[in-house]
Amino acid sequence: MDKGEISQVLGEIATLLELKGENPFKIRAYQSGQRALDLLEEDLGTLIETERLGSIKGFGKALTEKVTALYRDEPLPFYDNLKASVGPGLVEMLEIPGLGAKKIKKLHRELGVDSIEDLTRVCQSGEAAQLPGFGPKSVGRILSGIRNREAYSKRHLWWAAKEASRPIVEGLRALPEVDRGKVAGSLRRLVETVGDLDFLAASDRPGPVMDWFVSQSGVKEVTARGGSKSSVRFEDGMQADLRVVPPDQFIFALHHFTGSKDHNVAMRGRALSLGYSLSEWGLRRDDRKSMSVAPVQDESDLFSLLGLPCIPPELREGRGELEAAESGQLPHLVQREDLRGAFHNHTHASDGAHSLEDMVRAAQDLGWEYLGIADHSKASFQANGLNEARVQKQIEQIRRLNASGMFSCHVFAGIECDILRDGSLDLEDATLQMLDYVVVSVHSSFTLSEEEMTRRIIRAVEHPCTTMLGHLTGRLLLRREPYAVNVEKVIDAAVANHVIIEINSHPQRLDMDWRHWRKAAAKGLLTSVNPDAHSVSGLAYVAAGINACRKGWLTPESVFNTWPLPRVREYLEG
DNA sequence: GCCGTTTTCGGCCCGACTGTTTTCAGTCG
Repeated sequence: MDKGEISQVLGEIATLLELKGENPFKIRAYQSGQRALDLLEEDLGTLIETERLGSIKGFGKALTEKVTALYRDEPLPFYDNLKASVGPGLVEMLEIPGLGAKKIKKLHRELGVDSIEDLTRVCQSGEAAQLPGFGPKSVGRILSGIRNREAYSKRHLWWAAKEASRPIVEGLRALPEVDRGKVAGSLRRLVETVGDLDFLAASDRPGPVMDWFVSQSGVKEVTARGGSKSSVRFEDGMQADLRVVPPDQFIFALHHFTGSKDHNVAMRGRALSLGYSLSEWGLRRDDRKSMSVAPVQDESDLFSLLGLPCIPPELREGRGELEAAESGQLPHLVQREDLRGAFHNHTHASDGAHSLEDMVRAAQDLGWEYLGIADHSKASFQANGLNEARVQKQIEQIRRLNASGMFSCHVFAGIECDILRDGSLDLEDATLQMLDYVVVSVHSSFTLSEEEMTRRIIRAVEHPCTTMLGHLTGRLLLRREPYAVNVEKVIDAAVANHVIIEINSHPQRLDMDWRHWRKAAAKGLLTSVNPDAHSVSGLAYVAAGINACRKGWLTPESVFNTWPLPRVREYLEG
């Protein structure tokens, strides 16, 4: 097994022990072993060969033996027995918000619940509500958790879908029978979550292409295998379709299967008004005699036949993009290369994995001019948040680093300050004033009413030290719904107080949602594409944030961290 | 299960919130 697989096994062991009601500290030992393994700088194989794994913090006798056995693919009865003694249904139930190991254990012991189906049944029959510790509210919460889970399980994060699609696209393009290969659908439109993966290939010989597709590694089931379309389901539950079309139809099919539906409706309407008929097969005159009016090489040819400039896939949502294209008002969308830095990044001072220097080096390697450090504040105790004294120490450390000239990348000293329940901030004003900038975020009391939550956040936005608002709605895509908050009112308050609203670029957040940005930017609202990086690799999440910007029609001018250093400095000092 | 030691056991990250209770257990961050 490689390091990544072993890390997963350690995490799985921790979960299984939890469900067995084991000593919580033993569980934590496996979790910290997993973390230590992930952060290992030296090669795992070398450490095992030279018998030095046990000297690394987090690996005692037991974990060293188990990791070694896994690495050498030797049997590990402890793990096998553990898996056998806890049903997979119980592990699944942990995904339901409000259900932890203890409640699951109780349901299993008292009512024999072994699966989500059982759970639904005992919740609906009223049996669950009879158990001590369970009442009507918790049962209602469990049932709504199950419903969400069903809806969620059909979709995947864009980030994961992109990773899964890459080898398939590359493989398709490498086939001798294939002229062109591309992803289509919501993945191509850069939507934050994706249902099925849609692939499209141009070829005159679809047979071998289909054969190759359905025999991909990881394919669990072939749900369709036809002459022009095949569908498969992968082991992880992701579904993928491949369509193979003749080369001269490729662009029309690509446009059609990229969608969205609303965009396609608008495009077909426009074609009709110009005397054409547009479909996935081609563009033809209304007299139905000629198929393609002109050969098209790429999508811009297609748009140009309809008298339009090329509309990028991410704007094709039927939200006024045709009108904008027609009047020459398509935005000059911000790109990944426009970024010159990022704010809202964590170090190991709070719950990040890497040191200040590591983070700055990584930012510099990305070619960035500046990096903002915003560790948690003290109310986020579980994240080892900083109190006033530790903030001051970190500011001094950052000032020294800047003065040392060790890096060309400038470091801004910031904080991710908790917004307390009443909307006040978690640190003394005197401390906040010493910082270069302040990100304010909600990390607690998610269940306030919309009115209270809106008032709370607006109070924080109005604080004179606030520079940016972090993850506005607290949503975790496919996992947790946003908390109730009036987004319009917060946007207006942010504009009035010259506060930036971040696009938290963690692939599971992408918050504030892109659907609000076009209007918000028109009101003068600025954003910052913030990776919320908890390690050096987390800086890469800005790519997902840029997707959200582009879907929100944003130009570089509206994105604070595309600004050059002197201008950023001036803004933060002003 | 790990760690550290005033060295082989005792402590390990804690507090808020919720829903269930009637003084607290479980979950979450």
